[in-house]
Amino acid sequence: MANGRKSSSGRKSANVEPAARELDYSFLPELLGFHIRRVQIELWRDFVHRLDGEQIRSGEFSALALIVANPGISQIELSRALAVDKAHMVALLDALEKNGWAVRKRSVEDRRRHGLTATAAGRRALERLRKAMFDHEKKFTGKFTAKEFQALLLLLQRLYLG
Amino acid sequence: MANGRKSSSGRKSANVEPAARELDYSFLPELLGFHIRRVQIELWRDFVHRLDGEQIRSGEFSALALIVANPGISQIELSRALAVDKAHMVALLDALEKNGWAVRKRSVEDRRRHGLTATAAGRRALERLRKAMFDHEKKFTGKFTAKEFQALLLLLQRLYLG
DNA sequence: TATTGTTATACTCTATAACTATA
DNA sequence: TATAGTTATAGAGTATAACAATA
Repeated sequence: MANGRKSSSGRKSANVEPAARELDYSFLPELLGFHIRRVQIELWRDFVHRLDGEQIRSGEFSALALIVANPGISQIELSRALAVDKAHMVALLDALEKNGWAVRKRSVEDRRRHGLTATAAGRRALERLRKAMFDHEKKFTGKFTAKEFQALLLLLQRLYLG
Repeated sequence: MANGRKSSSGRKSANVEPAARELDYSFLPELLGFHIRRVQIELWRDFVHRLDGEQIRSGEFSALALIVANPGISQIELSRALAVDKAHMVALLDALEKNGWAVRKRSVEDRRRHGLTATAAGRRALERLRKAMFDHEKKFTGKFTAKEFQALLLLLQRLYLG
């Protein structure tokens, strides 16, 4: 077991130091979802505090990065690349447009599609945010060697690819 | 890089097969948060579909497991163990009580505290849900050898412990 | 003064269904 | 018929602040 706590055995001590007592985590440490959730919470909290004041949410950051790297990408392509519903992209794009970081342009080949491109301000913002993001992640990735980190990413990828 | 796509180079092909075109993920695959989020989404979707109809949410499941393993645990201890705010535990406990799975009992030693205990129905529900949960996770953990899975859990733990 | 539980509010992320305009 | 984008609604998770009862 990853988290070696399995005591149980009818603990009945008076509640003298309740906050500090050793808890029995039962089978929770054997669940992948338990650990993923904990990591996600820590990442989320650090992200919020470090990027406080920035007009960006994590989903918008990913979208902006993909738009900059793939000029003309459509909303549906973006939603597939990020594995979210196309409905979710609408408000997300609204926010990026409101910040002046990206623009929708109706495609001339297929008038149903919006070709998305980043503005110069959007590219500048992404560069600034990219640095802040890696700085934020350093707090976590700094706990690993490069080799360990690569191993972790490959294991994680296997969980959602194929 | 974990996800070996880095093309760019002025793609300008007419939008013939837009949904299938190779995307440039830029630096996103180098971000831990990107992979954690993708895994979390996949786990979440499978959890929702497999446990559809069950009167349980993932947070309630974890709480119930801890209550069964630690009879008399208080809400504040529970919130610390699960790394969420104590305010969040109120509605969560309300739901468990409404299901008849757990009860709050005012502590006699410290009348501010609620000692939490599971009912017989709560213990039965947990046993049933535990099986469903491991069955759900099997879809993901089945991609690994036991050794790989242990390695993954240890790497994840390092991210939120200490 | 500090802690436990509570209430209230707000924001983020995701899901689903139905609609429009285009193909 | 199918697709791209939109609108609307809902549920789940988290954060924060303030309060009452109790220590």
